Amino acid sequence: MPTDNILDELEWRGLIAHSTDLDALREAFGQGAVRFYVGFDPTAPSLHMGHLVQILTARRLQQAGHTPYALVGGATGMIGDPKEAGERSLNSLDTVKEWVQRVRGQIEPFLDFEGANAATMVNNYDWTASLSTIDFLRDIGKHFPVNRMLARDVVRSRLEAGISYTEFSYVLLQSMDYLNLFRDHGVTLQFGGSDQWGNLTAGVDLIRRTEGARVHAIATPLMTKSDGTKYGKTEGGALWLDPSMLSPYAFHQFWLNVEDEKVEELLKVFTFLSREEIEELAQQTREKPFLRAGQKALADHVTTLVHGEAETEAAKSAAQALFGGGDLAGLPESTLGGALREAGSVRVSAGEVPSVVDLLVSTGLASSKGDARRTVGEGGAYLNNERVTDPDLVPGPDDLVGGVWLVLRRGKKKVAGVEVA
RNA sequence: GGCAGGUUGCCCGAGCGGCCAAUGGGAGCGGACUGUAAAUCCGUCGGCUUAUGCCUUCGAAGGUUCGAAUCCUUCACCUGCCA
Repeated sequence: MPTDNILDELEWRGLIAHSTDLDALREAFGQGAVRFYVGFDPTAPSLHMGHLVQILTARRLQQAGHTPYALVGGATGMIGDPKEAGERSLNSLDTVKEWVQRVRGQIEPFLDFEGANAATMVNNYDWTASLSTIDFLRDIGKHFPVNRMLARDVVRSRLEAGISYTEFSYVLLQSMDYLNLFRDHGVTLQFGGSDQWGNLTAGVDLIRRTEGARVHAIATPLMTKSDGTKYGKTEGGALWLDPSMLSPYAFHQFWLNVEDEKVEELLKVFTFLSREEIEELAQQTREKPFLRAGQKALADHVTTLVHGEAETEAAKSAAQALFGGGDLAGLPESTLGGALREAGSVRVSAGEVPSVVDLLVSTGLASSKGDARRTVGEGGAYLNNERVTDPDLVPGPDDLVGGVWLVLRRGKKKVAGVEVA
């Protein structure tokens, strides 16, 4: 049963940055199940935080009774959506195919593939690969005035530095996807990130021109920090969803460290907590910010969504062990070892324990020996929660916590373990 | 096409023959203060066996010089002005 106010729900959650006619869409939602699609290009082996917004939005819509088509861009991934930074380098067909599989695997757990409004996975490679150039230029290309394409922001920003015909044509492919899904599956809504807005409206226009039909598009906002910079960066790079590219512990830590100001906004976008629960947490954050109830709820919910409950528990107990402020020696080996393995650890043999500086480098806490020495000089290096002052200090047997572990920390937040075996 | 100017470290931007690994600001990193928040203040900010030492860096390649980011030549790209 479609709930009649899913659009209001999306608006309340701050998920609508741009849209075509909202009233028309609200009406469509009210009349029954709407078939909608959202696309993901395989440009990396894993999706990241930005994609998660789309995945969760798709799930919200499905839960409200609408029917998802999740598109993986086996074709568009071969071409590359133009971005301001410059021309992309092309990936091989094999690489793209492999990434398609991985991306599919990351989307599937979030959608329901059974029941009345079962989700469908589609790949635009299926209807693009065999398309003839003549047909493409006549049936699709004819509807795209170049003067309009040139006026698009991304394209304009690239005219100076240069843009290949390949990337320039990207929008045609994405628009064709929408047209195909409209024709073959009755899809009437596409959404995507706000950086996709131009591509979304291009599809809407194409369908209007070729089919005379009015279809819908909405764009979700770009997540930014309060200083306006982009969200979703960790020391290691993007906030990947793949646990082999970003550990669940690091993922959990990211959300736990979110600014107070952004907690409410992120809870709305990234959790399925109810309006009441979110308002309650937002109020707690305002009144008792030091409890960080909002951050904790956010971290737990998102990590559970992406990595499951067991990983969330592991990340939480690791954080508790490492940041709980308790005596490290008092922790059971299983807790401490687990925590350090979550946080990242290296192994050295008992006879060859290197100096603190070398350990900082080999655990990745410092980027070079110079950086490591600097850190020690600044008082930012800790061994077993005690500040290290001598960069050449070599930990001895007495320093081993539980006989096995050295707990190395840089600054307040970055911890790594050294397993001495 | 002609004339003038520019290309510096993650980014912006000084330097204009030795005192330059290169002023300053931003980002980053660390410390203090806090709450694994924000703001603020302080420090730090190419690499190496930490060294009055070496290596790599000032668009690219050559050259002049005891010595160049700084001068000359060629090339590439960018920006103004004139056609």
